This record gives sequence, C-alpha cells and structure tokens, in this order.
Amino acid sequence: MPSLFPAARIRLASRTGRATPCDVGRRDSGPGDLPVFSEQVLKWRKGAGLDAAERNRIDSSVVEVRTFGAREVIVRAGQTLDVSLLLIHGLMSRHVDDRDGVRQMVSVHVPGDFVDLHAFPLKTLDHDVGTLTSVCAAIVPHRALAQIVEDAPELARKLWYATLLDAAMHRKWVYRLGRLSAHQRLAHFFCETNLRMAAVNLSDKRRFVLPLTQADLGEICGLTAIHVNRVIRDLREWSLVTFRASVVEIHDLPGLTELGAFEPAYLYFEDDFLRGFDKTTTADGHAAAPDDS
Amino acid sequence: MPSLFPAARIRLASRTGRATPCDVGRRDSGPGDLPVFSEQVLKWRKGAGLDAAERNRIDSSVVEVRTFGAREVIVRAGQTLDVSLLLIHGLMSRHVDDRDGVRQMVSVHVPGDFVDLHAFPLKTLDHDVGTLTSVCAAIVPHRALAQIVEDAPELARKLWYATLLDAAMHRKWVYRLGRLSAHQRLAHFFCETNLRMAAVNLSDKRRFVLPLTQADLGEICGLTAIHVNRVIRDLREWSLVTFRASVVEIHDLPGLTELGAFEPAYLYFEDDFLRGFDKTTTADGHAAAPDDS
DNA sequence: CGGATTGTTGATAAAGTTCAAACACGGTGG
DNA sequence: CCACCGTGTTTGAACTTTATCAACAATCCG
Repeated sequence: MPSLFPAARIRLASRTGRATPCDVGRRDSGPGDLPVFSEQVLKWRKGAGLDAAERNRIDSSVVEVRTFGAREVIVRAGQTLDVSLLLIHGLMSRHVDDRDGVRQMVSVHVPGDFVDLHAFPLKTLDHDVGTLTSVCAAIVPHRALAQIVEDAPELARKLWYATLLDAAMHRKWVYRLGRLSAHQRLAHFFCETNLRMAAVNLSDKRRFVLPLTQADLGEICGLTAIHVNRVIRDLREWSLVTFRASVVEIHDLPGLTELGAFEPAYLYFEDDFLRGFDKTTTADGHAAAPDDS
Repeated sequence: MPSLFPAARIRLASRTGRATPCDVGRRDSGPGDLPVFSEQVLKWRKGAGLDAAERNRIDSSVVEVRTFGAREVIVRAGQTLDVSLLLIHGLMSRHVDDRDGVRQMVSVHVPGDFVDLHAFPLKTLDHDVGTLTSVCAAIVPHRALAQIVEDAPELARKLWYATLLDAAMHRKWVYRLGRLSAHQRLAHFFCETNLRMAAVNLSDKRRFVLPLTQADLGEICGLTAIHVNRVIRDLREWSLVTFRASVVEIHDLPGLTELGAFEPAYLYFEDDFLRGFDKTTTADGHAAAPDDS
C-alpha cells in the first residue's frame, strides 16, 4: 500500500490511545527556519493562493502545536474561544449535537483546513468540533488573527474566503441531504472527499484512506448505519467504489460522479487541479495519476 | 390585519407584476441626510451590533437601490460579481440547482441580510440567488467593501461575521435535513423564520407573512409539495401552527419549538431579544408581545 | 484468548414519493 | 356577468425507500 497515509506522519491511534507527536515540516530557507504549517492551506483554491509572505505570516502566528487522540471532542458548542486550529495531520469533524445523542456531521476536515476559524469572528461556536483520527494541529490565537485583519487586508480576505469555502460545502451538504437518494449521497460524499484529499496529496485520485466507520458515514449522509451498509454493498457490486478497512477505492470515477450528480465547482479548485479528474480515469485502468508527491 | 407587512413599504406583486419602487427610510439627523439602508443589518446579533459610524460607512457604500420582481433569478451560479446585495424589503432565496430543474433552497433571506456578501471574498458564487417576493435591495460594490477591509478592520470583522451567520444557518439546515422528520423540519423552519422575522419587526412573535407556496416549503425542507401539504395539515390539526394565504400563525410556540427540537443558539441573537420567545407565550393566549415596531 | 466494536443479513414497519384526479381561487377576456 | 385558465391546494391509492428490531459474523485490540 503506497504512501497514502504515511505512518511516519500520522499513526491511527486506537480509540483510547495517545496521539503520536507529529513532526512538522520545516522549510530549508526562510527567515529563522520557521516550522511550516501553512503548506496545504488553501492549496489549489481559485483566487486564494497564498504567497510566501502570507504563509510566513501564518506560520509565525502559530503559538503551539498540539496532538489529540482519536474520537475526542475538542471544542463544545457555546464555549468561548480565543484560538483556532489549523489541521496538520489527521481528520477532524464538526457536528451538530442533539440532546438524545443523535449527531449530524456538518463537515469533515482534512489537513490544511482551518477547522474552527469561524470562531474568530463569531467568538463562540454553534456546534462541536472533534477528532476522527489522532490529530496534529497548530494553534493560532485570535489575537494574531486580529493583527492580520488589522494590517494584512489581502490575507484577511483569504482567511475569510477559507471560511466561506466551508459555507459552500455546507450548502452542498444541504443539497445532498435534501435532494439525493442514499446511494447518491454516498457517491457524492466519496467524490467530494476524494478531491479534497487529492488536493493535499492524500489521495492518488482513485484511492485514499478514510478512517470512518459505516456509522460515521451515516452521520454524514443522514442515514442509519445499517442502510449505509447495504448502500455500500450496492456501490461495490456496481463496481463503482469499494470501502473496506478504511480505504476508499474508486473503480469508476465517471460513474460515481454521474451517480452522485457531483459537480465540483463549489469547491473552488483551480481548473489545473481538476483536470486530472475528468472522464479520463475510467475503471480499474490505473490511468495517469501524475504529480502525487 | 395589523402592520405585518405594511403595504406602503412593500406590495406583493403578482407573478408577472412589476416591483413597486421602494421608499427607503431616511435618518433625520446625520451627515448629509444619507438614506438609511443599514438599519436592520446584524440587528440583535450578539457581539456584532453596528455603531453609528459603521452604519454610516455602509450607507455611504451603497451606489444604487434596485427593485426586482417576484420569482426572478438575480444571480446565477458561476457568474463573476463585483457587487453584493443588501436586502431592504421583500424576501430572497438562494438555491442549489440540479440539471433536471430540481432545486434545493439553501437559505431564505429577510430584510437586513447581506444576501450575497459571500461573493465579495469568493468573487463568484456556487449557487443561484433569486427573489421570492418583489424586492428592494441596495447595491454595494466590492470596491467599497475592499476599502472597508482596508481601513475599518472592526467593521470588516462584522461583515465577516454576517457571512458566518449564514454558514451557521446552513449547518442547522444540514442537521434539519439529516436528522429531523418531515413534521419536525417544518416546525423547525417555522421557528427559525419566526425569530428572524421578529428580529426585523416582520413578526409579532406569533404571526408573520411568509409568501411561499407549499412547493417552496418542499424545496426548503427536502420534501415533495404533496407531503408538505399533509404535514401542514397535521400541524394545523395539532394546534401548533397554521399556514394559510401566506400567513404563518403560531398557536403553540413551546409546542412547535419542542417538536422541531429548535434551539436558537445558532442564530446568535442577544439574550434580550430571545427572552420574548420562551415558555411564556402559549396557545392563542395573545401573551405579552412588546416592542413591536 | 476474550471482549468490544464494527460489519452483515433478514423480516417488518414506517415514512415519504409518485401518479392521478379533483378542487379552490384569483385573474382575464368575452 | 360568466366562462375559462393557470397556479396552488387537497385527497386517495399504490409503491419505494429507508428505518427499526433482532440476530449473528467478523475483526480488532489488548
């Protein structure tokens, strides 16, 4: 299994396990050899790429790098926050919690996402934030963000943009839940996640590690775990995609895209990046999968 | 029928009718007697109230006031935008459009909402924006917003906040579609809308004009119009709420709130404002409904 | 090896959709 | 004034999708 999720960078901790400290990349050149956190931030996003100065500004805003175990709740709804998390390794989620323990996930975050940047303008969140895997995240104090807003308006606009990217994804999730069938919802989610993972080199465009249970997929797609199970079986039997042992393997990307009515415009990826995902990659043909780290 | 939707301010045009020009309020005092557009913006929102200078800044950013007929599409997905709309009178909506003409509404906008402020950082939208009623809106060019970001960081933060309020509502809509039954979805939507309308004096906390068809409610709640019809009948028979002739009348707010599992924290309203909506107002009791216009 | 979590299957029930048809209502034009 | 038309609402019946309940198998982890 090639470097989809290099063990050296993140190890999937057991439910109760302790997160492994994560080794943060370093830039060889640069002022003072600052650790690099911003590498994946807004990567490939149309009209929001960060220049060297902006990355530096973000990197130097980080006051701490923290690790968390898998399946921890990091932020509870209502809590007042004065820092935000920039996800470096692992997966996180945000969910709306019902009193009866019924949860609905509202987003899944991949490395490079500013998970709860929303908390900066809002001061308090309306939902919970948690880890899915063990996680390594950079802590950015809101003071530093306020300073950025104060004297780097263009970077501020890009941070704003990052939060609106989340909003755009939320909208598509509303659409997914409101208009698509169970099969389509799963297909759509796999397509979306494939793209987002690929953007940060965690998918080779057909295959990626997705450490979720079928129950998690149910919380994402508004379905019961049991129904998810049957739907996944169908998708497998239809030779569209398999999901087994936390690995998603897309056998027929055009077919999956078609079924899920997936149109990636809402992710605001640059056309260059999207070009690798069109009708070229069919069936198991191991089609061209370039520029993968 | 008391001043829920004063005819002098907005007249519900027929499907094909022409929008009536809207008379914009004027402030008696103030520099140069500027027309007031910002009056309802972020009204009652926790930690984001606008001071006089900030309102002025917004008012003076408006270059034009435009009216639109009912049921028009104002902005199409993908279109590059250099202005945003501040809704003054009427209702607007945003929706994700499927190729087969199947639509899913992702938000409904009331006066005071910066409908497509998202377009400022994003430059182009991922969804359509349209009118529900005939509408009067102030046009704010992105140049002016950029200037605000440049030299009024605190106001910029509040505009950012306004877009994140939308995101918070999106999340709740995801929850609504993913976790609630048809009856609960409608109940939740009516509760949400009641609050938002009340915040801008378009609901007296129990009753408001909502010029939507049952098909519209279906597009909002991810249901067929037929099912909406049956659900509405149930809600009426259960003495929770009636929806007839575009008027929503809530007979049992606590009951409706309970059924819809409605918790308004995600709307970020000030506690003072929310206080009028708790368990006090029961049944048809015409309970205390103060400070209404 | 043993216990807990996760995945799988079947039977049954509930919720929501689809299709078809009728009804109400406000225009519009004769 | 009335007939007519279109939009929106209401009802019924058959059907599909998804949930629920109840086991049981497989897997993972300690």
